[in-house]
Amino acid sequence: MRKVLLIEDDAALLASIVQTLELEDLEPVPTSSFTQARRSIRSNFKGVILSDIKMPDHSGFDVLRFAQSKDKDLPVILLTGHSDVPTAMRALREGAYDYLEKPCSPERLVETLRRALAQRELVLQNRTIRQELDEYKEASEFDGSLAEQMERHERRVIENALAAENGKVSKAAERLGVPRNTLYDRMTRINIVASAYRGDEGE
Amino acid sequence: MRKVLLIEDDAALLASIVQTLELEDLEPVPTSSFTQARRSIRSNFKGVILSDIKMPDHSGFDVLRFAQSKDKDLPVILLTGHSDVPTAMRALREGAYDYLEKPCSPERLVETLRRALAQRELVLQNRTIRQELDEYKEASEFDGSLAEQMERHERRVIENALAAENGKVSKAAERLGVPRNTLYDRMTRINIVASAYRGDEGE
DNA sequence: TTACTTTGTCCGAAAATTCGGACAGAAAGT
DNA sequence: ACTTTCTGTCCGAATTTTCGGACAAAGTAA
Repeated sequence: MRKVLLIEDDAALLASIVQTLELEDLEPVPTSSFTQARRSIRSNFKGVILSDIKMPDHSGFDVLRFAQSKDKDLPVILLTGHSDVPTAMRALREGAYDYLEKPCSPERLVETLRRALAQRELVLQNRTIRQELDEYKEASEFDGSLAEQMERHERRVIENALAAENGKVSKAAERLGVPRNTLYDRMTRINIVASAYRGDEGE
Repeated sequence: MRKVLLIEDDAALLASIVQTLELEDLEPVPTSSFTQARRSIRSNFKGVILSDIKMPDHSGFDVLRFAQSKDKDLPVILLTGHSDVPTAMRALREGAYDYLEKPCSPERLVETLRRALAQRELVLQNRTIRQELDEYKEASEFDGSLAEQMERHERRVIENALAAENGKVSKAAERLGVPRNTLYDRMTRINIVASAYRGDEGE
């Protein structure tokens, strides 16, 4: 989680920022316009955006809006002109993560980016965990008759064992502490075919 | 997630900050010393800490260290003297979330606090979700023989139904689509007593 | 009290499951 | 080609599970 998508039309400044970030072990992704940056901005971008506000063809607010449309929780940090408080306030109101006044010390820049990156990391972690949790929840529904619930679970257990043994029924039976024949019986009963779990061992 | 634990020995400044925060719909918890604040600082504190650095009896760094010992991810924002860059840098190195130079605009103050609070909220959410996930994972281990795994699941399903019906076996049996006698059989077999699920209905 | 429901337990016949053994065919090893 | 191992399927006897019925005891409502 170290990527920083840079959008800055002033080539000299851009280069300087790139250098600063590299020295700080961050991963700058330099671009010189919104158009150019656009394709990098997507929902699960593993980093944050640092954009100048005043640029020839597009404004930093365009970047901000676009980023938010792709991912509500993608931090955008805007570079404002010196002591342009109203613009800075507006940026925050519109959802920017933070702003930096343009002649900006490398320290402040990096500090701010690190905070944004930490925030981003948390957001992405959060999403991942939530997703995983949903999967678990779905897998353990308490619906239907006892028989149905037991069958669902039996299927999962057997499939799990089968998968772990690459579809070898005998091995799976051993692992499950059950005679091979019994496992075949059960599999037939709930319609599991062992071959479906074979063949893609190291894949 | 709006609490801000304030630690500031200058009563006038403290009052001013309190007022600023209240106007911004935050919840200041004003204290005038580390000693006084100490008992509020605990692991799942639902907010962040804003502390002056230079105070008569304790330093802001003491607060920082103490907070980190209680909760590694509890944001601490330190108020430094004007343009005391070395101290500010040190604060960040030691794990402060951010710093503010002492004559500080209410806007900057609130912006910074909001970011810290957002961060805090994410951290706490993250913990909650992780915990929940662990519970689910634990509940669906794929260990042991088929019989053991099935029995574990059967126990969970039955207990679940029983709990849902406040320990009424007949109702639970109906819900599980199984004759009452059968359910009794199973319960006896895996040693479940219905009465354990009764009595604490609305509790 | 009386009438009605629910609980927990026991029976026993019917039904389902287990599991060793056997076998043909496929796959792998020598 | 020969041997060994594994798969998938079928038997059938032994075992386990199901489930309706019955019953005493406890609980509830009128």
